[in-house]
Amino acid sequence: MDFKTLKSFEKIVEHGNFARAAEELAYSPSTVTTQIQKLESDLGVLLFERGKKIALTEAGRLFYEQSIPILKNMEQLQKTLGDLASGEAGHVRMGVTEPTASHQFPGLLRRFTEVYPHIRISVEIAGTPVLTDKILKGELDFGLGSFPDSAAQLHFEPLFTEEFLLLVPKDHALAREGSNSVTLGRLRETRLLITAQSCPYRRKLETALREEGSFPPDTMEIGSMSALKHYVAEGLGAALVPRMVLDPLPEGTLALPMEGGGINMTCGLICRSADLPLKRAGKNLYDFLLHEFTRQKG
Amino acid sequence: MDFKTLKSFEKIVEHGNFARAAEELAYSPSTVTTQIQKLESDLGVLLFERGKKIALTEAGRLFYEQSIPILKNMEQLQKTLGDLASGEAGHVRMGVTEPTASHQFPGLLRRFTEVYPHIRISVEIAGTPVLTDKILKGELDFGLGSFPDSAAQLHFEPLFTEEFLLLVPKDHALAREGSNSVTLGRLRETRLLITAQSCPYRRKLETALREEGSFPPDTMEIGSMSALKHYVAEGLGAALVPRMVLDPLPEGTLALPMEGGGINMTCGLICRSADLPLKRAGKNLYDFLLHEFTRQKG
DNA sequence: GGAACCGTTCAAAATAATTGAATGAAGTGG
DNA sequence: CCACTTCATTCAATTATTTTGAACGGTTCC
Repeated sequence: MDFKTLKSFEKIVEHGNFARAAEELAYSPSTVTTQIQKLESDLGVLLFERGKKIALTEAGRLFYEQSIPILKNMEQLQKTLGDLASGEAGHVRMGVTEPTASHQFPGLLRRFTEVYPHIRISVEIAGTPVLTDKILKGELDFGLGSFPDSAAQLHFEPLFTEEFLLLVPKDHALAREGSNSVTLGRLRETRLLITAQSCPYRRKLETALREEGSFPPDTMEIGSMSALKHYVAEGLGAALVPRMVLDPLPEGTLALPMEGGGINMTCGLICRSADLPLKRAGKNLYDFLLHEFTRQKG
Repeated sequence: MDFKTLKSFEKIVEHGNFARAAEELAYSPSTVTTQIQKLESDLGVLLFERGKKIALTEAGRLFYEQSIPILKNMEQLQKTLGDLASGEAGHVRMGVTEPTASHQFPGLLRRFTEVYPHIRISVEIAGTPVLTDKILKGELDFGLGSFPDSAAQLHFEPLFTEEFLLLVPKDHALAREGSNSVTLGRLRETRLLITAQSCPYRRKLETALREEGSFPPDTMEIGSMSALKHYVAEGLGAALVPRMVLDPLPEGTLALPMEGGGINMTCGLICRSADLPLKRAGKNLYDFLLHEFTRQKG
C-alpha cells in the first residue's frame, strides 16, 4: 500500500468527489479510480458506496478515521527529515572562547535563531586548546576563537580583529598625562593585570609584550576577563583588554589606545579541515556567522 | 512511499543486517538495497552508515522511532478491516421475540461470543410485527421469531417448533382427574390466561382454538408470558404456554400436554430476501444460530 | 432533449519493483 | 597469509504496477 493512494483517498473524502481529487493531485480521473479499486481489494473491503453520489461505507468511514492520522504522521515525519536534511532543523554543537561568548556572540545567536528557529544549539565556553581538542575529537562541530596553536587538520576562517586597549583607573599615572595614547614601553611603569595562562588573549599579549621588551615587572593574574575590569576599576592596576570587553566601560576607568596600532588579535571560525564543507544545520550557523562578520567589515 | 519499504526498513534495523531482512521478507538482497536507496532519496537523508557493519544514522534513528509506530498502526488498521470483512468483527443488530429472548437465546449468544469475541451485538426484544417492520426498514439485520404475517420480501428460515402445554394450578379441576393429557375441548371449562394482542403466540393460539371451537368464554389478558406463569400459580386459571417457558416449572403448578399433538408453533430466522445471502458478522451469527438448531434436531 | 458532469473500463505506454549473476570489500579460520 | 565466508552493492533484464487518454454509460440540471 502506497501513501500516494492514501492521499488520493483523503482528497476524495474531502471533496466527496473522485474528479476533484484527481484534479487537485494532478492525476487523470482513471488513476484515482484504479487506486481506490486496488486499495479496496487490498483491504478486502469496499470503501465507497457507488450511487448517484459516492458515499463512504461503514468500513470506509473507519478507514478514513484511522488512516488519515497515519498519513498526517508520515507527512510530518517527512517534513522533519526534510528540515534536518536542508539544515532548517538539527543540532549544532559549537565552542566559543571568552570574551566573545559574552559579548558579540549572544546577539548573533539571537538573530540566528530568528532565521532558523528549529535549530538546537549547544554552546560550550572554553579556551581555544580545549575547543580545538573537542573539535578534533568530533565532540564539537566547530568553534569561534583565536588562531589555534596546532593548526594541523584544522581550518581557520578569520572573522574579526580585536584591538587591545589599555584600561586604567581614572586617577592612574598613565591617565593623568592628558595624552590620548600610550606607548608599549610605558607599560613597565604600572602593575599589569592579566588573565589566566590558558586564555588565548593572555598568551597573545605576553608574546607581543616580551618581543618589545615591555613586559612589566609587576603583574597580577585574574581568572576571567570580565572580572578583571572590576579590579582595574578598584585601582589595582592597568590591563590590556580587547575593545569588545569595554562596553560598557566600568565606572571610574579610562580606555587608552596603544600607540602605533598597538596589539591586535584575530578571532575566527575553527573546524576540522576534513569536515569542510560543513553540512546541514552546522553549515547554516557557520555561514551565518561568516556572513555577519564580512557584512560588518564591508 | 510504500509500506513494504517501511517493513523492510524495520526488519533491517531489527536484524542489523540487510541480508537477513531480505531473507525474512522473501526478497532478493538487491531488492532491499534498492528499496532503502529509494527511501533515502525520497527522504533526502541517509538512513544507514555503511561501514563494516551497517548502523543507523541520526536521521535513521529518528525515522525508525517515528515510522515504526506508523507502520504498526497501519498493520493494526488492516487487521481490523480484515476482521470486519471476514465477519470476525463488526456490529449485528438483531431482533428477538419473547419468550425465546429470555430462554434459549441468552445461552446461544454466550456460546456465539466465545467463538466471535469481537462481534458487537445489539438485541432488540419486540413482537414479530415490530421486528419485521424494522427488518424491512433495514434497522435490524435479521430477527428470530415466528412466521411473519406479511412474508413479502421476507425470508423465513424455520429453526424449531414449540409445543404448547397447558399450565394449571395443582388443584385445578383439569389436573385432579389423574389424566396425563387434556383435550382441546376441555379448555372451555376453565378460565384461560392469555398474553397481549401483539404477542404472536397469542394470535397463533387464538386462531387454533377458534378453529376447533374450543375458545373459552372466560379469559384474562396478562401482558407478558413470564408474568403469566405467576398468575397461574396463584390459581387464577390455566394457560397454554410454550414448553420453553416452563423451565423452571412454577411452584404449585402442573404442565399437561394437549391430546392429539396439541398446538405447535414454529420459530425461525427472519431477514429481508434482498439481504440473502447475509454478509460478514451478520452472516456468522445467522449461520451460527442455524447450525445450533439443526444440530439440536439431529 | 441536450449539455455537463462523473465514475468506470480498456488497451497502451510509462514507470517502478524485483531478480539473478557478478563485484568488491571486510571478516574468519586455519 | 591465504582461502573462505558473509554481506552490501551494482547492473542489465524481467516482471509487475501505475498512469494515461479515449470512449462509454449513467445521472443531474437546465
